[in-house]
Amino acid sequence: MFKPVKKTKVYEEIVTKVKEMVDQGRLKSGDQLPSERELSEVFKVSRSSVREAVRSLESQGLIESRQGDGTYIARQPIEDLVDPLASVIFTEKDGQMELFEMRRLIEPQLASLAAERATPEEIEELEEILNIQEEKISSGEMGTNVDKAFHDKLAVATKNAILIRIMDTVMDSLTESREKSLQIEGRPEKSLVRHREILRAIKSGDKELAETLMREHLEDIETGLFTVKERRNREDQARKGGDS
Amino acid sequence: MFKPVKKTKVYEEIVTKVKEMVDQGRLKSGDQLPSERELSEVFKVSRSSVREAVRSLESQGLIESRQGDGTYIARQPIEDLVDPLASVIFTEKDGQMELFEMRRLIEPQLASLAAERATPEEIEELEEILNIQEEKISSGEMGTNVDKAFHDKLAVATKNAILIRIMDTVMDSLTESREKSLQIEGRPEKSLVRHREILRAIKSGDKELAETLMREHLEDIETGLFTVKERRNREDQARKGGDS
DNA sequence: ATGGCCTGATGGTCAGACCACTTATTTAAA
DNA sequence: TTTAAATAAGTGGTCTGACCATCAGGCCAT
Repeated sequence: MFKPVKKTKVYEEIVTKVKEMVDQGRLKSGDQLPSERELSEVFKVSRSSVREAVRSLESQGLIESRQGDGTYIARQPIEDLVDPLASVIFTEKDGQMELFEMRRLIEPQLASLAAERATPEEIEELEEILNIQEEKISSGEMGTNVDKAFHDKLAVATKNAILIRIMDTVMDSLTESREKSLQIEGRPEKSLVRHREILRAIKSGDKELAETLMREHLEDIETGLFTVKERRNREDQARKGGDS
Repeated sequence: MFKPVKKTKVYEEIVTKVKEMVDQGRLKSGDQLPSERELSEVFKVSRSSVREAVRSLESQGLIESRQGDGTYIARQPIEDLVDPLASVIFTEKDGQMELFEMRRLIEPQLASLAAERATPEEIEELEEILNIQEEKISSGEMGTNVDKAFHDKLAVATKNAILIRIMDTVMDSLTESREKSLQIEGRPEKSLVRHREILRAIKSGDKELAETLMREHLEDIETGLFTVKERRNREDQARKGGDS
């Protein structure tokens, strides 16, 4: 049986269009959608169809209707924590440094938690990731994505959804910095060695060691990234104007 | 004015009723539902409302509509995997616990940073906040808002916009838990004492001490919040299903 | 049996109307 | 001037009744 023909239902098309708008960023979290009447006019469909689309999106948790008020793009709980970050990062110069500082705060603790909670399966996955990293390096690549994968997987091992989400965003936002860092002579190899050490500590359940190693690892990276001068400047500025 | 509170929307009622029927076994997997016209007659509602209910159930994957044929209960109602995670997390107790865990990770480090960077003005503000807290407690209040103010101000002292933002959101999300915690006999006083100690450490620039004191402070709070049993349960669950 | 063609029931869509609620503005009262 | 009540406009929520598109099943001529 060939199954050609499109039997796209009208309300499904609307659902798709709204989702696209959200993906494209034309509609952000918390934004108000046009009224049902407007939408029915714009899309040249009946209000009933618009409503069915709304019901569908609503039960998918993407939007939220309030009688007498309007329909809004739902605010994803975790997004509330993460989105503000993204905006800060791209608008401000200090963003990268602040982000990295945050990473320095969180990630050693995160490694510690991972040492406590990682399952054998997860440890296996981590080892696999490091093997891939080794291959990449051998073939001359830097393996930035693999680097991200390792740190992300570490977050997953904590079983804390919030930490996972935050680390994912932070690592995304730091892609530039990571590339910059890994371009330094000998860094990719050094990075792999560090990862191996950390994983060994996690494997043996040594929380303190995992924490310490991760801290040193991040300090290594940071040293390559920001010069001492940049850091001092930043701290001096901070000391002057400290409120909003 | 008394309000009988009948906010339930018609289509939601229908969704509920259908779900009940499925739960009760009156509708099995694969069964055909009554036609939309029938349902609208039985429930004494318009067909539009029935349709909206159908759309909702459909996008939840519980039913399946085929034009010209009918509407059927979907097979394999495996609903445990996709949605619940992200959406429910923050309302459930697990969410609060994860949030608090994050606080436990970040805030000691944050106190350490504050000890390093807090300006004299900020320390003064912190002292002022604690004085207000003392007044509140003396007059029998718990001072939940003051508690938040202290921790927020600590974040401000780090001069890191991202940390400030995150702490603000986290503390907002944890309002409930904080109130619950401060209702415990003697907690408000104990909390004030801890805050004073922490502030003293910050004032003297003792990073390690500030970090340690904050850690202990949070452990105190947590002990009152979650029972050991709850924590064990969570960790056990996490150990079972650890991927996506 | 096979294929095509009615027929009836079902879901899909539409237009227009009215209700219930929220919000902001205006108006009246203090 | 400040505050509270009344109003108006806009929104989602519901209803009615109609028509279209599709499918399942029965019917009949092949």
